Amino acid sequence: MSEKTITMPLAVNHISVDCVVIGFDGEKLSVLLVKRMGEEDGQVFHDMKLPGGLIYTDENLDDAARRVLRELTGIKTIDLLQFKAYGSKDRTKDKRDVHWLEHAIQMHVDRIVTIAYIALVRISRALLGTSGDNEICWVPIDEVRQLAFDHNIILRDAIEVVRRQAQTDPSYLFNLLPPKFTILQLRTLYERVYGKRQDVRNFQKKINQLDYVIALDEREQGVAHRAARLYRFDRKLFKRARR
Amino acid sequence: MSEKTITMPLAVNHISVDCVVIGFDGEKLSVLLVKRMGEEDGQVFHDMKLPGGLIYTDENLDDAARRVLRELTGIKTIDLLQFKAYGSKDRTKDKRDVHWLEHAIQMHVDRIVTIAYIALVRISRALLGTSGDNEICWVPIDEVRQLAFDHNIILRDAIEVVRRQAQTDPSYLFNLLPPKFTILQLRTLYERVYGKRQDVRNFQKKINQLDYVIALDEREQGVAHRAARLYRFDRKLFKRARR
DNA sequence: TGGTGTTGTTGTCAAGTTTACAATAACATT
DNA sequence: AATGTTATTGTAAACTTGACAACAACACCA
Repeated sequence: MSEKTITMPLAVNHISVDCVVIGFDGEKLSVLLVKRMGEEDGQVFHDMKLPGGLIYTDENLDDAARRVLRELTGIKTIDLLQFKAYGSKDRTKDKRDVHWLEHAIQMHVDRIVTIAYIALVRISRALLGTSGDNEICWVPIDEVRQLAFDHNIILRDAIEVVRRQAQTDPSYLFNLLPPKFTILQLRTLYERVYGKRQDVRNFQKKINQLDYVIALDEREQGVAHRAARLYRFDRKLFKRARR
Repeated sequence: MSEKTITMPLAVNHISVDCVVIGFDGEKLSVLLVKRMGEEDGQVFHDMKLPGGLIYTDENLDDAARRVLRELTGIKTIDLLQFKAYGSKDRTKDKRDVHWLEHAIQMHVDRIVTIAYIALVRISRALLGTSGDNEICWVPIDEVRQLAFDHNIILRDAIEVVRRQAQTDPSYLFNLLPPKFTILQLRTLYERVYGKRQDVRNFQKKINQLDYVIALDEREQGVAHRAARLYRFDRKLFKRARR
């Protein structure tokens, strides 16, 4: 019942998911990209794309995004935020994209509608390496060049959504930090996301009055100056405080 | 090139758009629904669904949503907000929905992924009547009963998105009001959207200091008490003030 | 060991924003 | 002219935001 043989004229639309995986190294925001190699007019070309893939027959959208990420990075439990569907005909106006895709999935493609997801991850968790034929790597978001399909647009939209989401959900950005972090790391993260300087004293004050950001009795190790105190984010306290 | 004859085992996924059209009558928020009539096990049944339809082969998602609305209501220029894609397998767990759909589109259906849109309209603009076989009508949002597919979930999510959108874009809710409106109408709208009382004096003060909400030299007509002043929303001034 | 360099940590005040609260004005109806 | 109903307006306290600079800690080096 879930498969059927059909014979009819039909636009060949496909449904895929693409994941904008954002990481933070204490200094810059980066995005996880897949290196793509293709051939067009006898020329080999290399470029990059967002990790993504077609959904399976029996798979929910969210599950497909989760699977794509797991296959690429090994990351299992992750907060995925579905933020937009892209279905413009223009998506496949670059022949290289269409040919690459048809080669990859062995089917004719007229259009592909993709559902885009955001995942914020601790940068250490994303296990790099090759997945199938494709190498993946972190690229600082302001060093991203031309991507396949409309992935530059998707990335731009995603960053805007992260900004908005961080405003309505103060816990969101903690997904980018390690379990123990300094106020400087947190402050730098805010500055990168909002694109403007945060006053040192006011920022510290603001964090100190959040009871779900807990000061630890530990300090940074191995720095050539006064070591900063470490903090942790307590998700249970956060959820309780939301009520 | 945009059509091709294929013969292969294939899950029959379709892509549709559904529109959550919200209106406000000065008192309550309502949503535009389509009456659906179907037959199952020899029994005729009536229920309601969100307006929606399959996308055409050469049609962008946004254009499809716009077309569906125009066909149903006659509304042409409208701000459509795409807010979520729904693709769970559970969407088609009710056999009545599947059979109704297969009868409507004359194709087998395994799953249907739908892209959901929100439109806020002035309630007077939505031209009611029948569209094809289907009658459409406004239903107050807290009187909505069981809808087809997962449309109750889509509606719930949409209202949440309207709330969030109104917070980040102060011009958003003016789409629901007539060109001339009273402060009471505006205040009632805020109370319905946010679900809590707004203080009369503070609300008036807040509105008075928005230079894009302009007091007119006109008053309400035909009320059996002191007539309230009319205001209008100036979109150009709003856009200028945003900078 | 004392000095230097680098980053961490902390408080106060002014300005602006939000909240709470009630008396009077306008006007149609009787 | 009295009544009923809704419209309109101000002030003070609480709270939040933003600007601003001195001292503390500690590794490193001379």
